[in-house]
Amino acid sequence: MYYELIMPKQKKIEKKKFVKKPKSEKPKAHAESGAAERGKKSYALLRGMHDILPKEEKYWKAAYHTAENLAEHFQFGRIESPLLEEASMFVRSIGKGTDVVDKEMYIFEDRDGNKVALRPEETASVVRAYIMHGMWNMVQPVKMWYWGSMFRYDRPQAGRFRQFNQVGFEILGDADPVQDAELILIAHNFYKDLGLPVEIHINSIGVPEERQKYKTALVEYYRSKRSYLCDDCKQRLNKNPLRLLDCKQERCLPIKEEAPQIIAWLEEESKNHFMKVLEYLDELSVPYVLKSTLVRGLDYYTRTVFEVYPVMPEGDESALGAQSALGGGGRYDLLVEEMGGKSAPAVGFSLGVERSVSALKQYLDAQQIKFPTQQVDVFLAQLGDQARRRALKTINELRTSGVKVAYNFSKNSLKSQLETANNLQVPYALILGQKEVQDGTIIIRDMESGVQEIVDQKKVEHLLKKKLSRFDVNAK
RNA sequence: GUGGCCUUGGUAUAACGGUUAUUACGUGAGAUUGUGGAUCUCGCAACACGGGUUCAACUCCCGUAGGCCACCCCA
Repeated sequence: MYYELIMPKQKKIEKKKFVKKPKSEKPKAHAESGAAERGKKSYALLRGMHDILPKEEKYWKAAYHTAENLAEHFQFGRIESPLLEEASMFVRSIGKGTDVVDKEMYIFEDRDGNKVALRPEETASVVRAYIMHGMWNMVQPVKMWYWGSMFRYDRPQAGRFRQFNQVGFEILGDADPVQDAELILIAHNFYKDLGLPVEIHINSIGVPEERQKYKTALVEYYRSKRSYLCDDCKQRLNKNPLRLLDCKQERCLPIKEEAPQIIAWLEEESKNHFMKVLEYLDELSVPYVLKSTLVRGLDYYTRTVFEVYPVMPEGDESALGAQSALGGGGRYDLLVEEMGGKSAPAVGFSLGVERSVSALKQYLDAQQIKFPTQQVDVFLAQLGDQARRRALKTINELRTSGVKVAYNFSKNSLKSQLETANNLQVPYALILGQKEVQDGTIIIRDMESGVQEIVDQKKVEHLLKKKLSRFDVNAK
């Protein structure tokens, strides 16, 4: 009998004999089914990598179009920079000692032994391009936007990947606070247009001299409370004092509240700049929240810094968990010079696309709003060989005239084809069978009412468009 | 980089140290071979990988990989 083969003893012997025991040893009804049985390795993704599947497309498309649209309205030109650049460029721009550089960069040697890195962010590249292509000779400011993948060798978590996408806007060559405000407006509009309510957190971290003085004061203050601090904060006190401000430990909270605020250390000029930014935002009715504890992780920021957070409905925790910031940015007046260019002020921001999409989905779910799906205009069902040949032609003709046609040539019965049409929720179906091919006609079926009419194939295109346009108007 | 939880068809799940691993969604075929949304029938499809304990492991133990969560940090 068959199962005798798997009697214990037998199995044990086989196991010892073959170190790599084939899985199919267990008699299975369909031994040829899984990848392992087929003797092929199946692959898993590298840690922190993810596919963005077709079902996500509508959100991604919407996000991209929204950004593109804003870029057009505010006259930003799209820049696409390489994914791979000299590693030292990022070290210089983002700063040694920052986590992004010290522990999160994908850095390796290419075949010539050059140290290269996958970009962890794109601002550095934009600045590099600005310098390299002599853009200071253009009319200032130069406004650029980008959309693309960034890489950080970080421990993955909800809302955090090793390869992720950012959309960013940068304005180079203008120090006016109105530019800061314009950018914040764009960030705000991006979410407004997408349909996700957000909150802008804003602060000013001054220029390096001011920041240095503030740091000293902050350290002095925290030193006096050292024994009450959490372990992390004790570390931060020496390593990165500004980060003391975003400690979430309960024991540090009261200390944090009493801590000196950076605003008080700003000189006249920085203070004015900040006030102006806020005034413009008021003028533009962009709501914002002042956060005296907001500092950012990259070294190059000066003065204005801001972050964007989703506003979820009451009682709904953000699905992004602790990674709730959708994006952020700020002014970086010294970076161009730091990177070897002629000194030029600049301001910019970047938003996480994955985080934005996931927050948007969560928000829509909570509000029970359905995101519009890509609509197909009509489904073409065919019956028989001749009809199928004719159908291909018809599909192409309709496509040329701008009608979106769905079809399924791998299904032959009219029944299952109409079923597919139904699932796609198309308003109309075209039916093309042997008889119709012969007569030079085609059936138009109204999927809602089930009413059908037989029309001349030559008139289909015109008739269909007429029906569809009426449908469009009705929908609005 | 540190710590905790986790891994069963494409998705969501059930169960058990021992015959053929449950169910739903999905998907395919069909229920008078030219008409969808309902119902029914029959298919498809999984124990992450490797090692150990055991007569016997999907189940217990260890390792690896991956996921999730928190910290760190950030988009």
